[in-house]
Amino acid sequence: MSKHELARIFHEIGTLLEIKGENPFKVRAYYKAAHTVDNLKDDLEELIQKDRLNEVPGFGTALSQKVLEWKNTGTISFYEQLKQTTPPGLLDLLRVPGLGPKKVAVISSALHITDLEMLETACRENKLVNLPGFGLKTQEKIIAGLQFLKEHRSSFLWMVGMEWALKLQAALNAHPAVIQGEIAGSLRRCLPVNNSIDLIAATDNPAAVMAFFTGPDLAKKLQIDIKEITRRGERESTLVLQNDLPVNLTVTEPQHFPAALRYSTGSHGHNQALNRHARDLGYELRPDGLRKGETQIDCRNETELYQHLGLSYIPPELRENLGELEAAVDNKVPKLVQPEELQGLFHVHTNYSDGHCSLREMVTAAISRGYHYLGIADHSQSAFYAHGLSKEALSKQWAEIDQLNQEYPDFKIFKGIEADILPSGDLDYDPETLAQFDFVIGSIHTQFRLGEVEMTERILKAMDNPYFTMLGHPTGRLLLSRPAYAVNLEPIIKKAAATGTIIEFNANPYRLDLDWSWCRQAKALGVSIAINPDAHAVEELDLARLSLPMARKGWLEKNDVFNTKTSAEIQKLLIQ
DNA sequence: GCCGTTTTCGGCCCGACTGTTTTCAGTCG
Repeated sequence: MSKHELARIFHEIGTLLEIKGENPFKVRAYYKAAHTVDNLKDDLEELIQKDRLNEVPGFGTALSQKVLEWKNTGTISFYEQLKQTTPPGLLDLLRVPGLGPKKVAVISSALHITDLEMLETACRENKLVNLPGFGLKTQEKIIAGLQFLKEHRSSFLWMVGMEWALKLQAALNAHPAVIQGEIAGSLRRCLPVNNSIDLIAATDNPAAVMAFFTGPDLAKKLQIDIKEITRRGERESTLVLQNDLPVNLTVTEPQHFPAALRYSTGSHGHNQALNRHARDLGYELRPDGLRKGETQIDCRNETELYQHLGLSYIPPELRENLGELEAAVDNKVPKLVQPEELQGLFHVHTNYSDGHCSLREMVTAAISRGYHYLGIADHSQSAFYAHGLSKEALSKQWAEIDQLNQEYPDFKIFKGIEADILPSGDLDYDPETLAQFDFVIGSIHTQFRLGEVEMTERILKAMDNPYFTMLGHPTGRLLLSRPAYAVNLEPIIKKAAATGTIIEFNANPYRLDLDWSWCRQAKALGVSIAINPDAHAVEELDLARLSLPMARKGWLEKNDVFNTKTSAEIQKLLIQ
């Protein structure tokens, strides 16, 4: 069992206690413990063995005891008790925007509501308006929140889907009857949000592969239960994993594999356009192969398939019927940016603000990952919740950066800040302070509910600030949990092009903001995009490379990406 | 829950906003 599992349990204990109205400081102690465990640098096993749990900040007798119990029995009785006395659906209610533990407690005790469906019914029957502390607006907000959740109920993030898709693919490829197994569908096309995991396998023995997929061995291998099998066919089956991820498997003969892979990768629009293109050339392109008249045309892989149709290879990311076919005809498919082309990273937090790791740790981690520079950007002074940096704290951080720059002469640390764009459109420091940074990322963290015109004006005004280098997470969206704030990106991208402002592609899997579709528009206008990890811990530095496929989807090439530049080039641009 | 002490109990981070109130509680970042 991993420390992440323990962290999850502590977090859930915190939530359950909160709903029960427990002492908020006790609640916070559990949240803090979850956070600590998740980011523990020491080996948890070792701490337990050497009886050193008490040395971990925030761990006293009660929490240490629970860690030991978890280690010895695999669970915590206090946690199990809490779960038994709380309807499981109550935790779902907390996912509704605008509903916190206090309101959930009121709803459940006054109306005996224990899950989302009951909440929706109660809203429809207008039952919430008269509860203490509630009113019409609250009810309307809850209805809107429920609608948002409903729309995303069966959706999952690319990174979550890929984690399981890769495990499933490995399990399939390990089966003796599978010649080749691949991930297809929207995951292969690198869409940020997906609805199913699609796999395809080439085999001479479809029955054996299907039996493996729908039988008990696969679940055992993956160490996850299968919730249900929703479709059981000779060529296609669908199952739902215990974590609610639906998985489709298509099996095909080896000679049909390239065409079938292309077909199940999609998109629907791309496939249709490709079929039309094939027909115009006198071919017939079907899920099971390419034909000319009665003759089946052999293709060993997708590249050959596209070649037969007079097209250069189209990477799956681009298959959205947005001009990729035309580009492939003219041999103008972009040479998409590669993970190893990223030379350094911007938008990195440290424990000066709300990061979990020290400046030195982030720097050495970046060096060990082969990067040549790092742009430190902690939160600015008005971000109290994130321990934003006062001018004094800035001086201290700059001194440490100077020291580290001397210590690592082949590596460059840039002094930056993630400055709040205040509702007025001003940045969060005076010009004298701003002038001392190597770069300034401007981001919105407050007042999300301005109207579109005001919000757009707010950002445009901030971009007028001569020290504004880079726009952070331009729409503020949190995929599957919070919609973007109202903003018109078009004038913002145009302004970025005119002023030479860089726009961030925030690589946090929940953000992926600027969205790929807008990345392409930004590229078209010549705006430089920075692939930023927004890292709050060492391992989050990896997000830049891991999420890069979703930026590639915006047709980005090496030259479109700011942080593919060398350290010397960046220094010239930022410091001069 | 933890922690530190003026050491066994009292404090523990906060500011803005919203919707509900009619002075404040709940939520969020």
